[in-house]
Amino acid sequence: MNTIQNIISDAVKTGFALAGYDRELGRVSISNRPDLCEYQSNGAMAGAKKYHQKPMDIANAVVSHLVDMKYEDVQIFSRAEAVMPGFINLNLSGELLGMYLNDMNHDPEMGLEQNKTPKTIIVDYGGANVAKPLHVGHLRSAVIGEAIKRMAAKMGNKVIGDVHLGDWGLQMGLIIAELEDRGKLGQDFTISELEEIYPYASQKAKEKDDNGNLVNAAFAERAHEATRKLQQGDPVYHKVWEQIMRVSVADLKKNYDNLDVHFDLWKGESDAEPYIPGLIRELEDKGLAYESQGALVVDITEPSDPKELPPCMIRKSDGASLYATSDLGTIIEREKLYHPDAYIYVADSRQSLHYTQFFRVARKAGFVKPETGLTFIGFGTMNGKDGKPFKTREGGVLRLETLIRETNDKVLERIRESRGEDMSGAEAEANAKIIGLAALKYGDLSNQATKDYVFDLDKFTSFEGNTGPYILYTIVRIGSILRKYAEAAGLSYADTESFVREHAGDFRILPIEDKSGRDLETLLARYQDELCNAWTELAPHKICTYIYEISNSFNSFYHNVKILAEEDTAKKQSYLAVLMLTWRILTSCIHVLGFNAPERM
RNA sequence: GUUCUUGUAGCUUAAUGGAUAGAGCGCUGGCCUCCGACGCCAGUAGUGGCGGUUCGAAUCCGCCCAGGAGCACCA
Repeated sequence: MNTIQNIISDAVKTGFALAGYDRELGRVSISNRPDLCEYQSNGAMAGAKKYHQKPMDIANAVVSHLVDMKYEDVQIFSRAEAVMPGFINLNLSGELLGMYLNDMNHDPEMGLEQNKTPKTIIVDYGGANVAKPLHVGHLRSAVIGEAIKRMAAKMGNKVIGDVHLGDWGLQMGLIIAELEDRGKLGQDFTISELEEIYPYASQKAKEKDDNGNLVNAAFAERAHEATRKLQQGDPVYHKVWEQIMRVSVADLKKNYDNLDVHFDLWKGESDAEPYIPGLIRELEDKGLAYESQGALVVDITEPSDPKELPPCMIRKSDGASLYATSDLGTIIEREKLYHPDAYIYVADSRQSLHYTQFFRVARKAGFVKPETGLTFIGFGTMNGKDGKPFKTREGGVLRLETLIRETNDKVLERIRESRGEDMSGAEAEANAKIIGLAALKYGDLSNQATKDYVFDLDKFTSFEGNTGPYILYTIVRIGSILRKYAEAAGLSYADTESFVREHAGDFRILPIEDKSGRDLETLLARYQDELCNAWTELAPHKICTYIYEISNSFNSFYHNVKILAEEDTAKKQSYLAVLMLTWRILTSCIHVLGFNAPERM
């Protein structure tokens, strides 16, 4: 379906053209003065200088063409007027709104048009390290990346999510050396042992005495040696590595499952290894890589840069490869295996220089096609209430597992408070998990990804205000009304989803006279516009804003209008249809954001 | 030193260069014989500073102030 904003924009653009002005001036946006109108065009002011005319004259000329304009034989505007100094204020006609909503209602995708030429997009997010537990620092990448991935898929693209494990560095050598020390090489071990071994070994290798000398220099040396042997394909060490991977990945999967985050690929830095010698040779052959202070680097500064940027290092003076090398190897493999049209990397914004360097090298060397998209979404730091990076009370790193548990506990507490004996323990606990995840994800996603944000568990888990639980509350409330309706009408009602699926198309949606109902309807009609916009801007928080507006608008409508008690059958049916459409849109949006709603709460 | 980034009510935050900067929390009032008051309605208060560009600036540019981060052998 055409989006509502495009329908209006096309009309206004045609208006500008008919009045003899540039079509492109007719771009329409959502009104920033909802008290005055629903949509607005500012083209008349933009065009005033170009045509040496007063903005108002242009606006009036355009408006005269708009008043009778039709879309599929239906009047588009109920009002189109020019206002000083040259705004064009527009309201949608009830007929068009009604028609549009009914079209949405009868479409399983609610009018959302699938990309006609689907793109293959690789989303690189997660960034977990083998043998290290996930901690709060991994939350944003997982949550934002998952939302981006689901947005891309929702728009009809083929998306491949890759966790891109850190599975190849010195950390592996450290673990192997320590296993050796403990005489456990070749024996079974659990994830808890691994998680204890790594920090222990890491500390052991770094520990220095008062003179600054390594206490366990021999151990550190063996760790490096083990790393080197592993990377050269030593069969014994490789077996141990595989074992570490098995144990670790199983545990990571479990943790990501708890976040409802799912990867298509569990590749890692080790997979890039085979490509590294070749890519280094290619960089040298193309004259891009050169030696500098014993290391191999590539210049990435471009003429448009105001200042020189640091070169990208691809090989250390001791011959080992680095972060960028591994990412370059990975991109070469991905090109070979998946031929993606675009890449999206989701990582901490502190890595922005790395991505600039790596992207430029990849382009200069021709590892990706010039038209291939390379995007880095750098997210800000998750801070505590004190505005400093989030830490435990003891000052340590908080494990993600712990954070999730604490969130669920807090939500469970709130459910118990409000529901009391009304809800069984099992249902309350199951719901606490669902609501807790929504609280966590919405709390994160409702902020602009690029900015730092304050993590406030009390706020996120609150059922009031702009929070995940509030959105869920609205969804559940709609379900509750529908259930009541079903009971009265003698219809079967297993759960809201199946009921809505079965009855969504039963009734005709009419334009609602009540202000709050009208607001709700215009919001619903924006569904496709909002999703498209959030996708092009890679901004999940815009979806949050949208569903928050819908929730507010619905609750206001609910307060003003008696739905089940409405005596006019056509009206009542229309209200029910609007309810179901609202439910579908909210549910669809939270699925894109990566969480679900419970049946009751 | 240099580069990037952020600065919006007491707090947390929103705003493709547009009109009176929009919310939430908090605080102050009001609304349940009525479909879930975890709700609704009303009030309170804000763009770090100085210039510039523009018909119009939180947004673009310059300088200043204040925070955060990156900058060659970690990933």
